[in-house]
Amino acid sequence: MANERYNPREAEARWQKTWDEARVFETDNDDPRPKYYVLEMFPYPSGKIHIGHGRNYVMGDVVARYKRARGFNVLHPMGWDAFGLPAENAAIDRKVPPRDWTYENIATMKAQLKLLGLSIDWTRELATCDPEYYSKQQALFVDFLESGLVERKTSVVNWDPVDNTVLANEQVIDGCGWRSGAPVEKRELSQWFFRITDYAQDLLEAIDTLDNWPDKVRLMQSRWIGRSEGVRFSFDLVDAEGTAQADRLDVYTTRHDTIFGASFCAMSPDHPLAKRLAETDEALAAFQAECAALGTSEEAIERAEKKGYATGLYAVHPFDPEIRLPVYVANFVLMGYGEGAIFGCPAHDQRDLDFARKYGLPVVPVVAPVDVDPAGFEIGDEAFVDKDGEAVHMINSAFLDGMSVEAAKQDIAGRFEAAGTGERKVNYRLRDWGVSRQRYWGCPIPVIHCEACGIVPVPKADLPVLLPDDASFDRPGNPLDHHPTWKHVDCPTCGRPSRRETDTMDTFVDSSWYFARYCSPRDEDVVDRKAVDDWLPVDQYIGGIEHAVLHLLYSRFFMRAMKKVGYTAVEEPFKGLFTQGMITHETYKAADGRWLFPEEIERDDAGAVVERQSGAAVTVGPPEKMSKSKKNVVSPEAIVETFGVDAARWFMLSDTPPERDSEWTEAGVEGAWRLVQRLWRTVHQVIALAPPAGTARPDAIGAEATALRRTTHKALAAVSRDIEELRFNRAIAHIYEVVNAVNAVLKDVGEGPVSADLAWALREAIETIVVMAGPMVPHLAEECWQALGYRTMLAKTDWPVVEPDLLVDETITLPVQVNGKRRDELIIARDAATADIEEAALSLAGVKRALGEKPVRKIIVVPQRIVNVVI
RNA sequence: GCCCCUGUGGCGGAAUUGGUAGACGCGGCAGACUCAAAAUCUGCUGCCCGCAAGGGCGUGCUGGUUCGAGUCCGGCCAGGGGCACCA
Repeated sequence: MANERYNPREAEARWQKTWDEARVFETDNDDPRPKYYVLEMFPYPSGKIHIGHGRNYVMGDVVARYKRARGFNVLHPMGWDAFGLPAENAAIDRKVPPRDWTYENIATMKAQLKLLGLSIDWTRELATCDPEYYSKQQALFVDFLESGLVERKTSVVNWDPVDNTVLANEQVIDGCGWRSGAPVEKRELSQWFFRITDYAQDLLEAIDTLDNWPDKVRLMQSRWIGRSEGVRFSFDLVDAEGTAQADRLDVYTTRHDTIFGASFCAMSPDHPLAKRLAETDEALAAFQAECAALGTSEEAIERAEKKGYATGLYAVHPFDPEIRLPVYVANFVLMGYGEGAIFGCPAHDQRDLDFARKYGLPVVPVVAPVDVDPAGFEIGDEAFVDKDGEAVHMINSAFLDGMSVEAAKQDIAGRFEAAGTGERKVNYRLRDWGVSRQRYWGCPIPVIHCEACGIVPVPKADLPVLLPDDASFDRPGNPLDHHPTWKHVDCPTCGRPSRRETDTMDTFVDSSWYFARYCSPRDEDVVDRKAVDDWLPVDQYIGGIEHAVLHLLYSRFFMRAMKKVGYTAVEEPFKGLFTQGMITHETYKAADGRWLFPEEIERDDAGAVVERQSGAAVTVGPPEKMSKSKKNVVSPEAIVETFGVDAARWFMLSDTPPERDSEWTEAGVEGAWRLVQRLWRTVHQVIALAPPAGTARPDAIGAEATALRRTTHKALAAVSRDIEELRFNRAIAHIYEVVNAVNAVLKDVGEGPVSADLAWALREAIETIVVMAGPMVPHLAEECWQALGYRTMLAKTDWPVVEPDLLVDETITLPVQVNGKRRDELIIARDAATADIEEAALSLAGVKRALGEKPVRKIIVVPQRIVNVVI
């Protein structure tokens, strides 16, 4: 028996079946035990998964299995983020309907995920493209619309010319579409928006409560929301002759203290006033066209030359009517932020300085270091931006001179408010979330446009608005818009022929509330209020850092919106967040530029990497994120076939801290495979010596047995803490320590007889190892558990209890330093008196040698830590 | 440009948060078993000097605080990430 090898292929399939049949992972909402909700970000069904996709599911699974053993009612569901553009592209390329393509992929990926042995409640599975799901989403949309959380507005939007759709700000990365990578263009369109900005302050403040989130993500969200405190005020305008104009110019600034340093005003090319002026000014119209063409492309931002067009208008300085500031239309002013217009203070803003230098405008410093003569303070190529504290003060600023920047701001803001020409204002960088997408494979927006009634939400009784099955993908644009009949409906209010909204929702809407739907996945309503209130927030959410401001911010908004319309009392969806690193793999490239799969290469006799088939040399690239395009992927099927999934799981969890990227190597899986076999062997060696399962603890336990028990219980405490903190690499190291200790005892014992107490301690140790390894290598652990004589499932077994007495040693080893350098060590009772420790330390050979003839000046004894002799 | 994070053996990484640096794993070397190989087991494995006992050096560089610094503080260097005309 002991020499038999563990056969994962047979055992893994058998245990997966056993768990399924016993329905051990199905979760009951009415279970009275405390709840624990663990969730990994659900996958997009893109085709096949590779082993790199498995890491976060395995991590979540370890937590789920551990929490179950700790007595929690654990919810661990899975579903599919199933709407999205790739399905449409497949329809175009391969003439497969998006639905068929998506469901085939779901079937494939589900089978692959099942190979991983995840403890998932599959009865709660959902797919966002299922009418069962998106009908509820449409109901939510209608609720949001009726309570003012959704609005339709015309604005300049990001247009992806490749995907032919609008993108939200969060989906534009470096001026390019997040999916297509194409430079984004500006277009003015009428779109549906979620009013996320209504919650800007709340979303910002509540970040402080998310103390189980990575600081990095919290910081990214804060900065994305981008609160700034400033002043909005308006300038009177005059023409070149000084004639007053009907228009005024509203601006926003956070540096109102620098108002006396203003030398121009500038407005965005998209500013309403600029547009109106352009109607009678061809040169301005041409300038605007030039700015629009530049767009937000990467190249444009990099060149970033400040350009402006003088409108011929002048702004009257609010505190000195003699000062007239030329008004420009400038390419660097954004319509979407503040008022779409600014005043420029070149001395204290780099952009304004660049602009002023180009157009020969005055540069007057109004803030200067207190220890510098104001008369001699000049600005060179760099704006002077210091503003904090007492080291700088106001100059050249009439009544502000000598004040701190902060005092000057207060003074100016007060004067504006007193005069009624301006007010203090908080601005946010966050924009409303545009959700209209001109695509087919998404959730239809349940709205009807009626010429008489305007915008009419589809009545809930008429939901869902189903996607047509017979859309065609043979020409560019939105297939729903092209469909011969789908969009023609009668107005639900007046009955007149009307037009159905043909835009679908951004797929990020789908993923903004799926975690709430899992709580009552078959409910007739959007959610079951009690179920969401009980289960949410998700206790531990696991996913990639790439969603730091996308999905994770949208979901936070969604919970607040759902609360507003009465579906839940919960505001924050995710109590704990963990962002795991990616699995990487070397890349292999043949001389002709073809990428090669890892199984297509081998090492020749000289150790060089060559193509298996031809023996031709291969260029080995550094480890990169596994991706189909570079072929540096490993399939779960192949790994399961050779090593079993437990070895793969163990390897994924070992060595590298979970938040870091981890390199997949053949050698690494082999190492994990050896551990699997070693554990199996050790279990059988112990069984041969140990008493049967459930044998009572002997009355007398000797020194050797106690030492083993200490190792066991210390590891148990450490592993428990490590799993709670998701530090799986350390948990594994601690498991190895007990395995090594057991093997050391076994070696010691050899063939000879074992005392009853030691045999009992060996069984305790090996059982503890099996239970601790259970969440990581669940199939092997079940198999070992049976071998150890248990007839219950490990998946239903409680976590062992630590005996606190065994965590503290009676005698300890104190390092003894002389002048901070370790010279010897002292083995002494844990609670020895300081005087005894000092005496014993000074008599140590290593200490004496280091002391020589020199007198001892001081001895520092840190109880249970260290002794330092100072000479 | 601004902000954040990370730098520890040949490699992945530990270090009770100021107290024996290198746990645990991989790799390597030597040995046992074997006709042989695989598998497995045992020992060694930061660098330098030394037969040894022992000593010196060592956590990116550099200064500081401390009896004591991988850990705290200042300055610098390198790598990674985020934001990028947000007024």
